[in-house]
Amino acid sequence: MPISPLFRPIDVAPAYQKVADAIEREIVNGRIKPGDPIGTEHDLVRQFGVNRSTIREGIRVLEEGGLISRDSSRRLHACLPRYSKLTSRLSRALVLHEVTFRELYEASMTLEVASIEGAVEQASEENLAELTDNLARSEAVVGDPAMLAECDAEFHVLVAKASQNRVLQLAREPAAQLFYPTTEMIVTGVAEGGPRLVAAHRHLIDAIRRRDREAGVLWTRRHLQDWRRGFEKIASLDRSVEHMYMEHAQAARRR
Amino acid sequence: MPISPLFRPIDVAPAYQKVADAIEREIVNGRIKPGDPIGTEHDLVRQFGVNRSTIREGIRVLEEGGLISRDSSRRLHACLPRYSKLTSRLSRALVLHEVTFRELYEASMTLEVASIEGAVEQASEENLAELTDNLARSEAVVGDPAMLAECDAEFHVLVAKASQNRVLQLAREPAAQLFYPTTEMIVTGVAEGGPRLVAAHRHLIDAIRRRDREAGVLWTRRHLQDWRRGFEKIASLDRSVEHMYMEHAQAARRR
DNA sequence: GGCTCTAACTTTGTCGGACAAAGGGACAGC
DNA sequence: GCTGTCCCTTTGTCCGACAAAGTTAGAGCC
Repeated sequence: MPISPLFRPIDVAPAYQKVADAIEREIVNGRIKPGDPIGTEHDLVRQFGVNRSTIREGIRVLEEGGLISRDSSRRLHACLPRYSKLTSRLSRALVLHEVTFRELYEASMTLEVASIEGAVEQASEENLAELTDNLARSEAVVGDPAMLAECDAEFHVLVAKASQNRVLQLAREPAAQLFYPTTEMIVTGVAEGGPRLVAAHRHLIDAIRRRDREAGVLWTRRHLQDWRRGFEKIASLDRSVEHMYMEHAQAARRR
Repeated sequence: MPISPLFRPIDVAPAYQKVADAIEREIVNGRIKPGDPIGTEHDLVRQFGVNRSTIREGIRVLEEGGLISRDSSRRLHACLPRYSKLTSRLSRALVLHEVTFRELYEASMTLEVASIEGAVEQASEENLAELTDNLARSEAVVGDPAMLAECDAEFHVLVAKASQNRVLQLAREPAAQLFYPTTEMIVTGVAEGGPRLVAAHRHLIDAIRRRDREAGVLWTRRHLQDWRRGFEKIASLDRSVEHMYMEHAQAARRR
């Protein structure tokens, strides 16, 4: 016969973790709003009654989670976690789990098609202006694989943004970040690559402007299939995402 | 006229950040493999030539990022970042950005349909066994909204797992984690809710077993539309995800 | 020999204090 | 009004210390 539950399990966690949890709670509960100052380390020492080293460890945890950050003068304040910072963690995890390019490709096919569908339906004039601006810049650097790959990555971020669906924006990020380095390789290796990429973007913008869902989906598929064909000239889709690609993501995260 | 770039920007970062970066690099480069011991704090003090407090701050950063963790005896070792830990951070971000349930619903429609399509194509016997087991447990707790909601969340994780696509598994997690608490509310509020949910699961397993893609997609759509109808009896789809839901995700993360 | 129990030893979590460098603010001087 | 200087605060880092928990090694017992 089980004994009656007289006691609750007691919460035994290191002090720095409790500090981090306490501050996190205040932020997610909304009592501390993004932008609000957290106070100096010394303030926190007084409030929590623990040593400054302990406070600092707690702060590192929150900082890494993107919940708080330090402004130009290194003062602490709460902030809205930036997707790109968090999703780069996920990209890193995908690399370490050695996912294959096939998984990346298939998931992206779904996510990018959903993005364009949302964009066709929801894009504002401002979204279109951003996309058009991106297209112009892409055309200017069509001969420079590195720059073009960067433009391509930005283009798809803008399409997702135009869908006005932030969940979707976030969901596609981890995979997209791993695509980016390969795009450069492909554009370098395939002569037709650059112009075809830019042409696809042009058709996509056109589809969004005309609210033509079919065309949007069609050109997104083609665009991704182009990537796939280019990639398969270099390597097998069943190869796992290489460690070296992480360096790109790592550099991007620091920005 | 711009001056010629004689100097590279110098890398000025706090020591604890450099420590974290150095260890991270070794892990993502594969020189330290998941499971490998990192050494004691004292070892790191010797290797990096900085104070233990500094080392500890660096360790916190990596620990929070899921790259290293402490085993039962609190010794440090590299590890494969667990998706659930990372995605709960994304869920938190979505809450703070006040995304709406409509965004959640529309993104999930895409992601869950993609999951079932993958599952229909790729599911192994083991995946089916897990799903069947989950169904049995769901039927046993159909009267208990909290338990049933938990089973429902697990069911969809298992479907995504059956797709054998880890990118997709990861992409759907943040949205799924925010769904979970609402499922409980809906099952509580709608009399038919529990049985309909279990019935949908049964049809989905059946579709996977028969490799019937159409049926899988159809029942996934219905299942989500059920959720939507139930939700709209309680609140508007355009309401933002409430702060209170975070408490579930927070509790889940600690597990 | 294999087992248990105990006594060092190690490691972590926390503490207190310390100091240099950088930033912010007030204040005088132009 | 702008600039330069001095002072105070804050952060990043260091040092040394100690209790608690875990590890290891060895003594003692079967």
